Amino acid sequence: MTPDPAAGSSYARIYAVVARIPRGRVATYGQVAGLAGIPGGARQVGYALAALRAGHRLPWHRVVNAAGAISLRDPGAAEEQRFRLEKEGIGLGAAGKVDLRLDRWDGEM
DNA sequence: ATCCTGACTGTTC
DNA sequence: AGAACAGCCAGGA
Repeated sequence: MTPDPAAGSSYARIYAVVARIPRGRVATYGQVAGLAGIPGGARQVGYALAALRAGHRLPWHRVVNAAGAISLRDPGAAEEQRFRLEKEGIGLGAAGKVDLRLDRWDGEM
């Protein structure tokens, strides 16, 4: 039974949540998973984002891991994400980590 | 239908 | 504080 008939696939829900992340704010994979209706599906979020193709308009760069750091496998993409975050006013610490206490999206607009 | 892989997370040593 | 282990879900071959 589909828990959410409005969604064609889990990816759609994940993308929808990511698209809802306000500019200048970040969310963790687990957080996005929870909002997407997939608690514990943090991996799924990352997997869904990894499946993104060129031409998408999702602020994927606003999604970081529980440590507030970029968890991308591709160092090039990670660098780009960091650049985009700084561009939005999200300062990354010397360790390249976001201060979730301040920039974490509360799940609301 | 089965197996493998993967942008993760929380707990424990 | 850093590293290791197990649990978790979904899609592709």
